[in-house]
Amino acid sequence: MLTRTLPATHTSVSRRLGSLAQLADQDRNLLRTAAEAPQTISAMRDLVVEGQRIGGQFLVLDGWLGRTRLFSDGRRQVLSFLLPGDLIPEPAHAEPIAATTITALSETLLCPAPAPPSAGLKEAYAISAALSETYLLRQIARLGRMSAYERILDWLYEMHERLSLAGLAGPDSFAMPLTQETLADALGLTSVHVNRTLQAMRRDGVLEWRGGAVRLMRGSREAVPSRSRAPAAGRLGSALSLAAR
Amino acid sequence: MLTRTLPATHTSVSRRLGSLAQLADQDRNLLRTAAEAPQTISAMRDLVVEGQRIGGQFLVLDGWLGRTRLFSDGRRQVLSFLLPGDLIPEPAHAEPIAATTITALSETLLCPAPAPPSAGLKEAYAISAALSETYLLRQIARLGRMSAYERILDWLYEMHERLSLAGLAGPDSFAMPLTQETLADALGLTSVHVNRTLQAMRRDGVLEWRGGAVRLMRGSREAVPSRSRAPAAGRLGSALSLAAR
DNA sequence: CGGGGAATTGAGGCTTCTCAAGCTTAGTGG
DNA sequence: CCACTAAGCTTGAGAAGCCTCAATTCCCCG
Repeated sequence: MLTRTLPATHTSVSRRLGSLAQLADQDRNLLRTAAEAPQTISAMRDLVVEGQRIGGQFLVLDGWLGRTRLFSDGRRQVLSFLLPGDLIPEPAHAEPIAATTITALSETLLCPAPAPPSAGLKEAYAISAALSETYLLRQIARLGRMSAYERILDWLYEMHERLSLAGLAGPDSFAMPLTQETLADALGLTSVHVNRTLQAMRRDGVLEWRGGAVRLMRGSREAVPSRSRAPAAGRLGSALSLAAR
Repeated sequence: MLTRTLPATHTSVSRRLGSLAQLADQDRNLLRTAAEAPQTISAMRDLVVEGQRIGGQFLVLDGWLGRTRLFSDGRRQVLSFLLPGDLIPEPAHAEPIAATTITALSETLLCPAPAPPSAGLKEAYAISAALSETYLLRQIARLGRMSAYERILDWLYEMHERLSLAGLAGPDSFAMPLTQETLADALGLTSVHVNRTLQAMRRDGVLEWRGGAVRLMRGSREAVPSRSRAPAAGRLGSALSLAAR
């Protein structure tokens, strides 16, 4: 609740939203002001909960959050990630059905999203929401049809792309605050297998990992060992898409 | 394009949207009118495509559609399903990034969604959109942390719930127009394994399938053989969710 | 009655999981 | 300054789930 050292965390937000839509100085001022009263959430803590959390969306100033679902037997799935500059949607109408929790996966800084948003921000919010849906779809494709090796690589590239939008990544590297176990819970694997797969990737010269920093080697985008899982799919909707009659 | 036998397909739409939000007679009239100029799409045909498809959303009057992603090597993933009464969102801003195709998985009937919508419809549209996001999240949890047996069962229950909203399901049964291969592409499995798993489920008395009709046996909801996959998850966000500080 | 897609079945293999155990590293208190 | 601890990372060996590659059978339809 208290303002801490106050790094210029609002710049990530401004960078990201500014790259989604044209922002006027006025818009950036709104963001800067909002970021002046940040809220800390320590790692492993859940957002929401207790019916708390006033209305409105939040902006992630710093840190990584995850929307997670917990099974009654202890299995856990990280459904999606929220990175700096992302909007945390307010609990929707259909909330009771949702049953998802938003958890801080690392030390996190939030602030309420400016509301009502200016015209520029409004568009940025809309595009941000559209993007988050494409990330969900990508996650589905990843879990459904990719091998462990592919999942990890694809996920790393997605994180790199997303962090780049907020100016938080180098040309081929970024800070990775998650444990292998959390990554496993996101990619539908076990931490043991994530570990072994990462080793294989290092051996293949596809990436470096040491100490919370990931470096993706050039050209590794397509690197995938052996035949990847999954059948050849029926003739349904061949590569060339046909027009609706 | 031509109006065919014209079954009272608009009733499914009216039923579903009416169960999401309070609809006035005026709203239902809008729906009935819209449904008078339905559009046919034959099975296995793609929507969108060719840059066509004028603006605005569409309503599914009859049949099942799927949002699918095709990999360059032929692998296919059905990302989500669109059932009668569902809204087909218009290609979003970020469309170029999307790379998803909407395919008719069975003979399908569509019509443009009334726009601008009345107040009642507007709310129904919003709730419908929120619901479709929860279905995406559920799909992620299904693919990430469930065994084949669980995936199929959970998916069947979801379809039953959704069809029930449109009045298209019995208390424990519904018409299932998909092939096992398409189901496999949705659940991240092979058709061979789907087939074998279905046999096990029949053997367990969990369901009946014959001829495009599924019947879920009472109490099968929790039926899951043996130990289900996935590790016990770290201590992260234990079952009881903690409050944000 | 022939044809063709869909459903089944079989045998074998590979990816990923399970269950442990050992190792590393960073933080803590004496 | 250094045991001591706990979380996270590694490694091993064996088991299981799901896949691959064919065939074969079933069933709807012309």
